[in-house]
Amino acid sequence: MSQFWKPGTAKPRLLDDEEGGVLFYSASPSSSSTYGFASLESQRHRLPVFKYRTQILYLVETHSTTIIVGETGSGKTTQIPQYLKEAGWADGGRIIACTQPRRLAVQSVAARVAEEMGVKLGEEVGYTIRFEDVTNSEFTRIKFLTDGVLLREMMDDPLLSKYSVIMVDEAHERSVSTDILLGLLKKIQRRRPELRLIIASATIEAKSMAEFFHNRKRRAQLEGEDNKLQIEPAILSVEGRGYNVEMFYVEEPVSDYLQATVSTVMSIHHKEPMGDILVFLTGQDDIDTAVQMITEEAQNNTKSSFGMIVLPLYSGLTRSDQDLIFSPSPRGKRKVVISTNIAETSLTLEGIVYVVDSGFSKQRFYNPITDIENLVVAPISKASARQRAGRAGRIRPGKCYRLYTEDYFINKMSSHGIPEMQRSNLVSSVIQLKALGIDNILGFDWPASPSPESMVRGLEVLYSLGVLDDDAKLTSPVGFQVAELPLDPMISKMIIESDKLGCSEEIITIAAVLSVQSIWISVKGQRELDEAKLRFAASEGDHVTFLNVYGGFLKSNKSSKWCHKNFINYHAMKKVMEVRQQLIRVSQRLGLAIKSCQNDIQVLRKAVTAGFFANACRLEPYSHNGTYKTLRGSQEVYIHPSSVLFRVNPKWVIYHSLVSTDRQYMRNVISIEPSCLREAAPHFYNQQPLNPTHQ
DNA sequence: GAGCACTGC
Repeated sequence: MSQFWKPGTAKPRLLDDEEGGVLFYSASPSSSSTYGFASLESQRHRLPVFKYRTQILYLVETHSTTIIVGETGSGKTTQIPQYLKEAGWADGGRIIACTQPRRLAVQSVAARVAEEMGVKLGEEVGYTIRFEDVTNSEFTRIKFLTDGVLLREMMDDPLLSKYSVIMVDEAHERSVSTDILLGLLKKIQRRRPELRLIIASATIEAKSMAEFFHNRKRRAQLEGEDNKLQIEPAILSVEGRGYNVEMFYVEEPVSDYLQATVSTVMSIHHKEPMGDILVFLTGQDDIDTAVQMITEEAQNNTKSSFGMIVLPLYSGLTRSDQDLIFSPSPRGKRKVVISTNIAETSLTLEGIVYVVDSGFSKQRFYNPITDIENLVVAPISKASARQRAGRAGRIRPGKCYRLYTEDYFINKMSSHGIPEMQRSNLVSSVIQLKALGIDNILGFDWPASPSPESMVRGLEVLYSLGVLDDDAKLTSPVGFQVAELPLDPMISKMIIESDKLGCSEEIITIAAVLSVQSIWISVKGQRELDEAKLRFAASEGDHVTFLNVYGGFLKSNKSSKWCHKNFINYHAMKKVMEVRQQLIRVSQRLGLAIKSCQNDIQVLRKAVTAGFFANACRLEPYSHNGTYKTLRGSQEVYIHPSSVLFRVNPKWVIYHSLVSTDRQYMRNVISIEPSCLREAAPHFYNQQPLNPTHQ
């Protein structure tokens, strides 16, 4: 126990003290520009909520960009759009747009605003997310949408001309869509000086956001024309209604964070008053282990007068398991939720008073040289740590126990994480920008520029798919069609090719299944799942197996019982149906015919190959353990044991994606004929020997 | 015979 924090000896800290170089803004209609940055020592200027309305309206009136830093519970998300509408920004048919990075947030914020305004959702106030458009083109004045949907809208209306104000919420999360959107909005401002931007961000990112939108060249030019509009972004901070969270740190670094988690939870349980505990760990494995360890400890140890309910939380859980998390704790019981990052932003739990933060999460990293994405356990950022701690202060003052030292937090932890843009494969982003007429991808003004290698790799992949031509322009019609389909470009290419081969009906089903996480239910006893899979298994591989599952699902009349019996995730299948319908709609709009090949496997293989030829692999000659080599990079890879082709090991395969652990595993695999490769991508494979006995 | 942080169009 001694290596961990000791309540009572470790120093408590208030949540507010964490930020260095906090900013303030103090403006009034009479004083024109009196804002700047304050150091930690100087007095903080925060606006109480009641003064908020006039200030925000003043700033939006006088500045082309306003950065707003609102604490949790400040009401910025729901209030600002209403203020803007009252002030006339939605007059004359103009619309106020507000983006969120998540669908659920869009829905709930829109519903709250409609309620506060006393109007029916879908009329004056509406929202748009994928598969769901609850707006009225004539009457909607305030529109909530995901940032991805706004990006899609730009393909038809690049200047977003119907919007007078665009508010980008949760900008500090720096999702790929948010970053692309911010870059494009900065460009739009140049063409539309009257457009107002409001960027809502966490304190820690506000300064860099302001710097990004501060465009000196443009300032000189515009201030000459109209000296009323300030180009330098204003920053406004507003108080929230969250409760203080007291911080505790370990005195010595922790060597085993699972063990530390268990003793911390037990110690809170014995010494602290009632209130639920939320623990942040990295993944399913750690979480299941921790749940087991704590449950065992709790059984051996009855010191406390009340009991504990220990629950895991990660996205792979079924709906009914997740429901347990949200039901209130029974009287006299303390709930302990052991969670992945899902509880950091995506889900909000009520009743949490104590947070235990391991300081780690799983993060995606992309290597443009090998073109492989890896999932790695890595230290979190201060911004994340602060978000995690904030989860303890929602209902009353809370406590946060950090399983790292205070010195580590202050001096070693990075202030914000690496933006997703710099950790991902860029194929989808590059084609999106190309479709919006951004020709110079390498010169694009990104909020955080990805590495040139990643951008070049993205361009290469698109070129090899025939989506970009020699001048790196979108080809017609294939390039434009691929850009229109809301999918990974390799899947889109497969669909477009399927039209020519007359198998689009089947390929669109496969595309829909590939774009949901997994259609199988993950269960502990794997044998039953394997047996269930055998009922659908096709000797050609997983893609054809998906067709069999989908066919069975339709035959059962889309029955949830049938899914349950066959270890198939009913909610995933419902999503497959939705995606499928959308893909059919878009395909028809693009002039593709929806035709069935009556399960002619040979043409299905050709279509898959047309999109995924770059993922072709050959079984090593004389291999006894199923070693494959990728044709492109001679990477050593193996068929994942979850594939129906596991241990079948056909000579030639194409995979959909790679999972990297100690080995590289191919997930979702189909067997092919090598002649298909040269046929599908002569430019790609002409120079390479396809015969294993050659060389 | 092994493993899937989390979003989104």
